[in-house]
Parts: sequence; structure tokens; C-alpha cells
Amino acid sequence: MKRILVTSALPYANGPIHLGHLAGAYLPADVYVRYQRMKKRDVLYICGTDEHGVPIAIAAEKQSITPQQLVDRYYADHLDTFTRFGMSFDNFSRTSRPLHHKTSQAFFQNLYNKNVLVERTVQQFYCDTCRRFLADRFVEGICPRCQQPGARGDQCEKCGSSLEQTELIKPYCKVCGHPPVLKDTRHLFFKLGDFQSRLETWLAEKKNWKENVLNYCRGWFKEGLGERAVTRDLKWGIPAPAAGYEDKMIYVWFEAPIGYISATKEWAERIGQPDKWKEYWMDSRTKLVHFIGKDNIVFHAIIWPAMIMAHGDLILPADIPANEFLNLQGEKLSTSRNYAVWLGEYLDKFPPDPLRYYLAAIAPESKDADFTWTEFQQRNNSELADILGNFINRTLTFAKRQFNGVPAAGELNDLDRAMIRVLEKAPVEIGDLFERYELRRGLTALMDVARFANKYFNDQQPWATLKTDRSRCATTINLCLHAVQTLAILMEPVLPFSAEKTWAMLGHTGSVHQQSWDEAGSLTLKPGHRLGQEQILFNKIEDKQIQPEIDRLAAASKNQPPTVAAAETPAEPAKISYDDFSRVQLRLALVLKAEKVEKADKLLRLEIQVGDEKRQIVAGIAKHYAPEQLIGKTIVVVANLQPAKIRGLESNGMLLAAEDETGQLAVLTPDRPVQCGAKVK
RNA sequence: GGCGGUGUAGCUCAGCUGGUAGAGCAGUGGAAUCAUAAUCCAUAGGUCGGGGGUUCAAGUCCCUCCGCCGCUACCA
Repeated sequence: MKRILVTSALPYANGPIHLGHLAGAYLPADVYVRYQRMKKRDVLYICGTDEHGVPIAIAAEKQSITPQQLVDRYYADHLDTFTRFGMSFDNFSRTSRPLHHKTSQAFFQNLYNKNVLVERTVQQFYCDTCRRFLADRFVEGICPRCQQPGARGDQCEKCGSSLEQTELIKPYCKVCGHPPVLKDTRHLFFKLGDFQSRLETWLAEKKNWKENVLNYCRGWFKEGLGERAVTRDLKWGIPAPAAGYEDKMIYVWFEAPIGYISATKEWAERIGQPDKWKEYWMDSRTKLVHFIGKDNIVFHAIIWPAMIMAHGDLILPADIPANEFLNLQGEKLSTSRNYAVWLGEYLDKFPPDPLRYYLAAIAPESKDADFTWTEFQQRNNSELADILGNFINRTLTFAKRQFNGVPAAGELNDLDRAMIRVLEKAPVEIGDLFERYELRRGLTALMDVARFANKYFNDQQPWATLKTDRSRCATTINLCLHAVQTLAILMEPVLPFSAEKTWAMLGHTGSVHQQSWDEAGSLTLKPGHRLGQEQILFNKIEDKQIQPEIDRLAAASKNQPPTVAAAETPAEPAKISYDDFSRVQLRLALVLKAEKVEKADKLLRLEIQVGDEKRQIVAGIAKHYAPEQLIGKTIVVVANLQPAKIRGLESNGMLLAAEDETGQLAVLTPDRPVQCGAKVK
């Protein structure tokens, strides 16, 4: 391996950065990169904002600004908060730049020329009023699954189902509220399926990849890879460079990962060696590592590698350390409910290193992790302040007061030799863990060094030997100072700001970031070396500092997700005429039989009597009614609904039920006994 | 219903290819006093979700059941 290229998933420029982002894709990558730099490896760290796509177009429209203005704002915001947090990107670019447009179009054209993009005609909603096609998220309606209003064309936020926009009941245009019409539109599709066997072969060799990534891919292979649309009818994005597609844009998921390449190119231009990007992208001796969250596995482990295979000239990812998610105080993060800790707000109140430390200590490496403010406080206080910070402080103050600098070491005893061994082994042990992306264990190993050093200090009792055996005391303090130096270097990847402060306190000039990892355990301090000004490294965090944060989240947790009905639903559904209504035939029906539909959680099969006629209907009320509760009830059904097959069973009608705010259903029945079959008007 | 994950000391979690149950925090007792009242030592007797099986030996493999979490299917 000659060089390493590291990327973090491109953050989407429609909102600020929160802790969930950091824990998954950013902090682990930054630690890895900082470690590799100190190993003196050729490593490049690339990231940038993802600035195209529908959600940004919608958000901009809502705020009555242009998409460009919106992404300018969030680009600046991300860059600022990441910088304050200590993220050490070599380049933090953005996908709206001309260089990225050019690069993406060239990539697209390459695939187009190789005939792996094929044309398909699909039906899509078109809004006559806005005179444009509506992307999935631009059309809303009633969710066909949970019947709630406000479902988007791609997904229903209420029940979490992913949808096809054409499934929506009573669709309307999110912008103007008018119902759209279905129209044919042409799109280019990437023949992902053509690459399935190559992908399977490629992934089969990745023995040491994380299980979650491999399992996820196996699942996709089992389903079979089909075709994926790569163009969109949109105005905000990168124009698709293909004849007949001038008015369409490249779909964001296609061009976003290409951003890794254009950001590398931009970096190469900036350092005045415009061709240098090729060393990173076209040389198989480069190790390409993508840090992502688990939501991004499909794109990075399947689609993107397939694109690279199709392209032909680029290297494939060598590793994709995907992390799980971070929860907050036991609940899922929710940006729409403002249930999140925003990085910018955190940094206005607390220093970056304690958060870096805590997030690394609970990194969701193998399963979802939980961030709590009290544990954050506790680990800052008992680990950073008490164990690490206090050791550094007690050593430096002692050395300065008693020896006015670094004392010379004398003869070594067993304890001294044990201490030296710990310092020598630590860079190797912690390095191995960082190499394998095991942040949590790496941090534990780091703290163990500090714990051992504290014990060493205690056992040697320099405060006692100071009076009885000054040379013994000097040896102890000499080694403690070396422990401080080792810790300063080894903490750099996770605690870069504190490491730099410690370096200065040791009286060193230059930067800790320039030091060599492999030399971290060496005894290089010269006797007589003058120490710098000591200061408290980690302040304790008081209850009263975190209480407001806990309170805020508790309040936010009660927020309802913004209901579309309240905010955005176009007033009322359009009024219908009496004629329209009279076309719906509602009748009373007697439930003769009811039973659960096998292999379905929500369905009941009902046999009903409507006048003289017996029918079968299937209703999604199994979660609300036991079958026997319904038998003998007289209910209201829509009698002239088109029959449909549901899980293989024919359903001839639909029963009516009311839903309360908690989602509980109540079946409608007449207020006094009425003959079944009677019309409901 | 299917797929994946998960259920280990009060809390948060480690336990890789099977061999006498671990760490940190909290708690309790003690030592020490250089230091941000910091540190260090001792102390956890937990049916490793339940049951069954394989084995000389099982948190660790197999079967089955139960509880959570995520994705996914069914709501005319």
C-alpha cells in the first residue's frame, strides 16, 4: 500500500450537522486520518457538501430563496462547525462547483458511451399548474399503507413505508396543491444488474469487512439488482449530457460519490499539481476507504463500485467501515422534531475534545449507541479530567516546582522498567486498533496508559522520596514526564486540541501533529529541558451546564412530527359535487365470519352479508379488532369499490372506520339496528 | 409473515475460532496527600432471556419458544 485516500460521506446541505453525523461518518474517519498522518503515511482526506436534489429545491422554495443561496448558507455552516470541531479534511469541497459538474458529466458520458445506460419510459406525475414533473418528494397524498395524509412520494413519514409515487391516494402537488396528472417521461437507467456477478465476486474476497456491510449486500444480491434511474426531471442539479436529455438532471445519488473525485481534483489543482489526483484514483496501490453510516451502505458497497467497474479506469474501495446509528437519550434522532444535538450549538457551550472523546468512546461500531448528557458529563469528569488531565497536571506541577524542568533519570527499578515497557508498547497496541477502525478499544487502551501512569506515580511516592532519595524521585518524575509526552502524541487523533496544549506545556516548540507515532514511546526528553506554562486541560462539567440540554431534549421529545395537515396541506381537499359523492355506494353489511389472514399482521378476512349477497372483504384492522369482536356487528362498507387482491385474497369492498389521534381505529356501526344491505346516504 | 440485529453484574457494555463468567461507572471498606476533593488498593457471588440438544466441556455450536430494535410485505 503506497497511499491512502479517505472519504467521509458527503453531508447533505439542507440542514446543520448533528451528533449522529459525527459519530458515524466523520469523527471515526478523522481519527483514522490523523493517526495515519502521524504514521507518516501518504494519506489524503476528502469530503464536501452534497448540494443537489429535491429536498434542497423544496427547502429553498419554502424559504423563498434560490437553491444556490440555501446551499451557500449550509456549506459555510458545515465548514465552520467542522473546523471548530477539529475535522482535518485536506479538502472540503462542494458539489455545486463547476469542476464537479464537469467531472460528473464526463463520468456519465463515459457510461453512456459504454451502453450501460438504457432508456426507459416511465409514468410520473406532472403538475400542470407548475408546469413540471414532480419528483417523488414533490408529490404528497394519503399513504396507501397507513391511510394517513401527508405521505411523500418516496416515503411515508408516519408509518415509515417506502412508496412509489403512483401509489399515493389523492395525490397533490406539494408546491401548489393541485392534483397532478400522470404523464410519460423518458429516463436513462443504469443497468446495475449487469454487474451483479462481478460485485458478488469482488465482495466475496472482502473477508475482513464488517459483517453488517457484507450482510446488507448479500440481502440485495438475493433480491437481485435491477436497473436504477440516473436522470431526473428537475431544474436544480447537473444537466445530463446525453442527446435528448438536455432538460434533465443527473440523479443525485449518481453524481454525489463522484464528488469524492472532483474534490480530489480540486485539491490537486490547489497545490499546483493538477494531475496528482490520478495517483489517488487510478493507482491500485492506493487504499480507498469510505467512512459512512449504515444508511449509505447500498450506495457505497453496491451502486458506486458498479459505477466504478463500468467506468473502467478507477480503483474500487478497499474498505467501507460503516457505522450504525447514534440514539439520543434513548430515542431516535429526529431532525424534523428538532430532537438532536446540533454541533454548532454544542460548540458554543463546550469545547470540542470532550465530545470527540465521548463519541469515540461510544462509537456505534457494531450496534446502535446511545448518547446521554449525563454519561457525557461523567466520562468527561472521571476519565478526561480525573485520570488523564489530572495525571498530566500533577506531573507537570511537581516537576516544575521540585526540579524546575526535566530531571535526569538515575538507576531503574522494576517499576520503572514496567512503566517504560507500557510506554513502548502503547503506540503499537493502540495503532493496531486504530488501523482496524476500533476506536472504542483504542481509547480504552489509551486510558489504560494514563491509569497505569497514575498507579506508577502513587506506588513510587515521589513526594516521599523527594526528602529521602532525591535521585529516585528524579527518576520517577523523569518517567512521568515521558508518560505525559507519550500520552500527548497518542491522544492526538482523538483529542487534537488537548494534545497540542499538552505539547506546549511540555515546553516543546512546533506542533504535536508533526510528531511520529512510532516514536511516541521513546525516552527523548533531555535533562534540564524547561517546561512550558501549565494549565488545566479538561474542566469539569457541572450539572447546571447539562441540565438545560436535557430539558430541551425532553421537551423536543414531546414534539409531534410536523403534520402536513397543520402546515402544508393545501387547505382542504377540493370540494366535490353531489354527483361525485353519489357515485360512492355505501351500504350496511352484517359480519358473518372473521378471521386473521395468514402471514399478515394487519389483515382480517371478513365474510359479510350485504342484502341478499354474501361477499368477502379484506380489511387492515387486525391490530385493532380481534376477529370475534367483529362477528355479528353491522358495519358500513363501500359496496361498489373495484375488487382488489390483497395477499392473494380477493376483497370486494372496503369497511369504514374512524381513526383517532393515536391511530386507533373504530369501526362505524348504525345507531340502531337496521337491516343489512340498507343504503347509507 | 420474511430478513438482519439484540437480550451477560444496579447502569453502560467486552467476551475472536467452545475449556473454571470480564471491564468501566455507581456502591462499600481502606491507603495516601504531589495533583482539577484528583489518585491507588480491596470488594461484584450475576439461573450469561426461557426450554431442549450436541460435546469430556457451551454466553460461545444446533433446535425451539419469549422480549425488544431496525428494514420489509399485507391496510381498496
